[in-house]
Amino acid sequence: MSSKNIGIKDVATAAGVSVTTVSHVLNEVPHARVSPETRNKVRSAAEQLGYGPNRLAQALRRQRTGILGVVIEDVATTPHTGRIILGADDAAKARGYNLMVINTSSSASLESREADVKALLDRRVDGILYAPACLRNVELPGIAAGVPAVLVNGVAEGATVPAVMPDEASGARAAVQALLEAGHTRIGFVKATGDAPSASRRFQGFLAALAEAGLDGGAAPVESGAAGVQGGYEAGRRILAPEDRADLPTALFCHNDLMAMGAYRAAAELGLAIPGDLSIVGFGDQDLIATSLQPSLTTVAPPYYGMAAWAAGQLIDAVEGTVGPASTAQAPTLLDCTLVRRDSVAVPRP
Amino acid sequence: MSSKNIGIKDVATAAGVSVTTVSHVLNEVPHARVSPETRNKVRSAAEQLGYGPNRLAQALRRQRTGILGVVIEDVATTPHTGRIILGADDAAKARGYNLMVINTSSSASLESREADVKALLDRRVDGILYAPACLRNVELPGIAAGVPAVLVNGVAEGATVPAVMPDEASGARAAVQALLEAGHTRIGFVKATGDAPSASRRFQGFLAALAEAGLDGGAAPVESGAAGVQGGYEAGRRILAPEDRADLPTALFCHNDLMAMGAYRAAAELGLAIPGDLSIVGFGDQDLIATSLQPSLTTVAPPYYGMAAWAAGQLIDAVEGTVGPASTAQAPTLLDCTLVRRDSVAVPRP
DNA sequence: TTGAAAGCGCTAACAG
DNA sequence: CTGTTAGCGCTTTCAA
Repeated sequence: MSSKNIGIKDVATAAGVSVTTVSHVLNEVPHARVSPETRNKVRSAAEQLGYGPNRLAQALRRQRTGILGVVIEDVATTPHTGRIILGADDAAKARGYNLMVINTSSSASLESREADVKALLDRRVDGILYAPACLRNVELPGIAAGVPAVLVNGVAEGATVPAVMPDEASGARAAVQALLEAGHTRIGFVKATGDAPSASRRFQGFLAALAEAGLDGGAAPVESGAAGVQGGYEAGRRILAPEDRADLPTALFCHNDLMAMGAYRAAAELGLAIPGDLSIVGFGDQDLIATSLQPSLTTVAPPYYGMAAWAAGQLIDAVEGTVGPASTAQAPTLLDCTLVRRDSVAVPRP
Repeated sequence: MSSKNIGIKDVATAAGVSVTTVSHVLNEVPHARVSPETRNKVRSAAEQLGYGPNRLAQALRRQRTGILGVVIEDVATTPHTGRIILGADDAAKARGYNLMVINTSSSASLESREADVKALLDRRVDGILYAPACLRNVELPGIAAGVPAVLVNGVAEGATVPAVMPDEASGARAAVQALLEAGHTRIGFVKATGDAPSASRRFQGFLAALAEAGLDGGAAPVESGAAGVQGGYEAGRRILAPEDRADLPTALFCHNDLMAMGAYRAAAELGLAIPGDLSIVGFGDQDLIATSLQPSLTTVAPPYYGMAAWAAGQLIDAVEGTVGPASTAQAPTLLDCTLVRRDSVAVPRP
């Protein structure tokens, strides 16, 4: 149906006007004064011919492609790439842009990642959205070449590029607050070992929420494990089977959904029903996991969609000059996580 | 580092030759006879200036963009999009192509999906890879406009477009064979309700494998449930708690990983250890699920990566005229599934 | 063996 | 109010 061979020229002759006029009306050029009749003639001619602009030629002429490059590390193994692409695509589409997506390997050499970026640059993308595999400090391939770039879910080494990240501390706080609101006062934390920033940010949020409620965070049961199902199971067992059963927490906040899954198993083995005997909140909103668990898991959802949409918006603003270099904020922008309430939280047993 | 403002012209003056010559050597034009010295001059000049071709201008001139359009239905909620993008990207990159990815909604009107395709067509993509949300009969938006298209993991209504699909029957057969090899003879099937083609194809594979082994498929315990965790649980309970305990199967093949997850729970409740008392094989290889279960789940992996790579290759072949319209095969191409062996299968108790 | 020149389809001065 | 024209950066006849 669309375009194929008819160009602006064909529309022009069909409408009996010049190409200029066609270009003017089709692009709604501000200062071009064209009579309404002519406008209609052009419009209907274009319609009838099924004209679609050749975005390639447009881009060449305007020095702007309307394409955003999206570099995704390990696209196949990162569970949230879909949400990032969707967020970026929605934001892009809304402003007439499209996405050129390219995979890159987080483990590959910097040169190889540089080549991936170069491919995008040769295509003259208007901006680049870089999505690291995990929230970490990225050694960013030289995006020098004058196109704006934004980092989604990570920070750049040396903060050379604006970045968006989830506000994990506030997300963790929201999770704990939900537990507090349900009436829990003895809340345990299943922590991830290692010094990943995420681990401590979520823990800080946990402590902050407790402190705000006038509870002693220092007394809360906290155990660590590897950031997976097994680690969650082990940490969960340690918390749930203490020397003194009276100390048993009535709720657990887990570093991530996988660890929450492990905690479920620990609880099951110890004869604790969820949420009857024990409420659990996770972090990450890996839907497959969260909705498959029984009961389904209440968890904190990082704003992948929102971060990507924000990033795409920033890029477009920068391209279109809507905003100056002020956007090159030094500190990463933090976006709120949202608590997804499912069935793993209930009021504690009296 | 890359390109920016230097064009072929700059390289030409720097090398003291004409643009024609530069174009000839940089593109390694077959019939162009250029002296080796000139070649070197050009090459080094290009290198020094950090020249990169403007793919836009190239495309306009050559009438070929080197871009493959990838339309993905519900990109955010389809667990395998990552693998599809990776497969297509690897295949594309290998031949100098890139991917323009656009999300579309499987539930939206045909017009809205048509608009998404049109955006790609306006960009003059060389081919379109369409990936439906699930393996179903797709009402494909008119891709008439002369660009080749391939359907990945679905079939087109009226078979207007070549398609690739997983060979589910053979995948199911491989799963059951693994169970047979381990020594199982009483194998149950956890089926998905509904008349989805997948459900019956996997069931057919199950029966075929049994028949090949000389076993009576008709006598095998088969129960159905909704294609999720709960359905798997319910069907699992029915199979595992029969009137006559002697009939208990020693292994279960499940329609998908989610149902397998439900079967795990059913087994646990009935005091059956996996894989000691009961072996289980799933289908789908949703890594988050399969690797998170305890024990990790042996499952059949559909060739998402391979299908996308195959599709991209087909498109490029078609574009480059390597292949005639012969590729417009009527029957969908079937690609083998692979069995991913993990820890949920063992030899049966004697 | 190399170069001049004509476009690919479109936009944006600049004239009328 | 509308039309002429010169490119955007590159490829590709055709001539030298």
